[in-house]
Amino acid sequence: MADVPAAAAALTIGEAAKRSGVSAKMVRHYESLGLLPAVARRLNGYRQYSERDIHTLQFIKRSRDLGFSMLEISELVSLWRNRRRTSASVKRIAQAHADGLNKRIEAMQEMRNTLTHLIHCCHGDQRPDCPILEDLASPAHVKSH
Amino acid sequence: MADVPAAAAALTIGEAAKRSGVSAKMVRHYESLGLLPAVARRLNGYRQYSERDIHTLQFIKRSRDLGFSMLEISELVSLWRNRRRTSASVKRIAQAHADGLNKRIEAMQEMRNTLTHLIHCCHGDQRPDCPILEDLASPAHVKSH
DNA sequence: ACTTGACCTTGCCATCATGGTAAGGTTCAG
DNA sequence: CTGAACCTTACCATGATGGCAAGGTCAAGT
Repeated sequence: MADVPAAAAALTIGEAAKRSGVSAKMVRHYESLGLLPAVARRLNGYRQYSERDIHTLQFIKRSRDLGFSMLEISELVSLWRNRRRTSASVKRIAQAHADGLNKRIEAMQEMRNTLTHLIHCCHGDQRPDCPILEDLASPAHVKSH
Repeated sequence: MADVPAAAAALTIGEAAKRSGVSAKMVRHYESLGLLPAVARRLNGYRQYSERDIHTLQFIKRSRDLGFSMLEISELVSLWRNRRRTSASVKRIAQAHADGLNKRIEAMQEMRNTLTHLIHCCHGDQRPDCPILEDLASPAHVKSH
């Protein structure tokens, strides 16, 4: 009963930032968004972070790395904390995000394909003639309506 | 000599918006960025747009649709107007943008692939157990450094 | 004890392209 | 003369992040 290692750590925001991979600035921002409930303070006003807080920050970091928005992450954190959650509700959020990613990927691929084609057509030399500019300047793209 | 159709049009900003597919709001914004040189005004202060202005707006619209940033578009418009441009300089901008798109696409595909895998592993039922949350909460993702 | 550097605090501004809103002037049709 | 549909400018919001400024605190070295 002498050692309770994980409980009394009390890290500063800088240490919390290093341990979670989130910048100190963003740690404060996430707090203002209500993602970190009730941040403890020392007498001097410094924030102090428990292992549980660090874990939450790592959760947020991982979620951001997967492209979730702060709103989605807010919901995911709530579900994570809620023992009566359903995996269906988590899956729904993830699926919606994946769908959004797919749409954005497809839109960007279409841009890239068009660009690749135009780039391929362009000599890229000292002359001014340029199929890329011709495409951009072509009135053919204006929606008729 | 009676008809000179393309020269004397003098469109309002609303008409210019319709003809170019750019919102009136953005037309003003592009002007403030210096993309539309010297916008003529009527006596009452209304902006008036020539066919040349419309063409520029269509050029900008097409460039935006291909994902170019306003900074890039600013350069592209300059090159477009410059008879002494080289196609190489245009190609360079387009290639840099395409490269950027590719990086972003790859990053998003990686997110999507991870998500797709996790979603596939999740039952999506009434129980709380969820591989998606387990992944997000896993400390395995924290860069050891 | 004092200085120095590294940390912490809050608050404001900037990004990027776009939309919204407000408050007011103009034009045109009924 | 009135109302709708336009135009004007100016300000605020988005979303996630970075930067800077001005000030308080702490710990280590002199």
